Amino acid sequence: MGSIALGSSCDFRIEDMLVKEEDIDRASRSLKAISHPLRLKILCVLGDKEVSVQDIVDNVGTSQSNISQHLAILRDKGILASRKDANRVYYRVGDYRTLRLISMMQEVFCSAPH
Amino acid sequence: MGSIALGSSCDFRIEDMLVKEEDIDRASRSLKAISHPLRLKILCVLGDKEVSVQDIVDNVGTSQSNISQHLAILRDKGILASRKDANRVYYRVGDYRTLRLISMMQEVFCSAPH
DNA sequence: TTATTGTATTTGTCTATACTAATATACTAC
DNA sequence: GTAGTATATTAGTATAGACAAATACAATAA
Repeated sequence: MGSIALGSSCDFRIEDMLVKEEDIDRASRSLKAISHPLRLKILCVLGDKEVSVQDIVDNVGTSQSNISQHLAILRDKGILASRKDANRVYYRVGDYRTLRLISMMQEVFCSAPH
Repeated sequence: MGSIALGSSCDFRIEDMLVKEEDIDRASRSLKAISHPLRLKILCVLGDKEVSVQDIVDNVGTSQSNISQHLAILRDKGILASRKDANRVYYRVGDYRTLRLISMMQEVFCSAPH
């Protein structure tokens, strides 16, 4: 009871789901940071690569100021890490867990089969 | 290149990640609906069960009005389904994909090992 | 040094969201 | 019918978020 078969390699138990307030608050903070179209697109543009702000601006398509503000939000929440090289700043997804979550969301939300 | 090994049973390819505006908008709308502490807690209280509003109120811990408003948001976004039985209304997570996502978030965000 | 490029921050404004309190609706029981 | 219970909705207010425009900062190039 409480176990749902989801496929050959991925089951989960309901009892293991998030229960602690602390976990819930942390998860909702991170999700809130991710759940904005531009920020989600930034994450998708980044993928597992390291990309300069300029390239992010070109790929995402809004003002430099706006991108910078969204990058700050993602950086402050620990979603992104950054590195400065000469004139430019390069951003990357901070950890594997977030990369995994993005991939998972693609599985859940994307229309295209995979 | 572009492939990240995440474990024995779950790899993903960056090229497969969300790219279409449509997918991004849909995902961000759903994530926004989920990324509120009370709504996330509602989802966790529900799990794979069907729970009455009264029981949700008791478990989540805020006013009936507030819960009802959050339930409406989740219902309107298609996250939850509801069923009326006599005096009561029972809510449940609408589809397996969302249940999976909640479980995935638990993997990504929760402190406890699993 | 000044000019230029790349990025960040500040400020103001507009919109969206969250919450409470009160009220409305729907159903049951009597 | 009335009273009571369960849920939804509305209205008002308060807070947070998003965006643009302007400016600041940092590094390089000349």
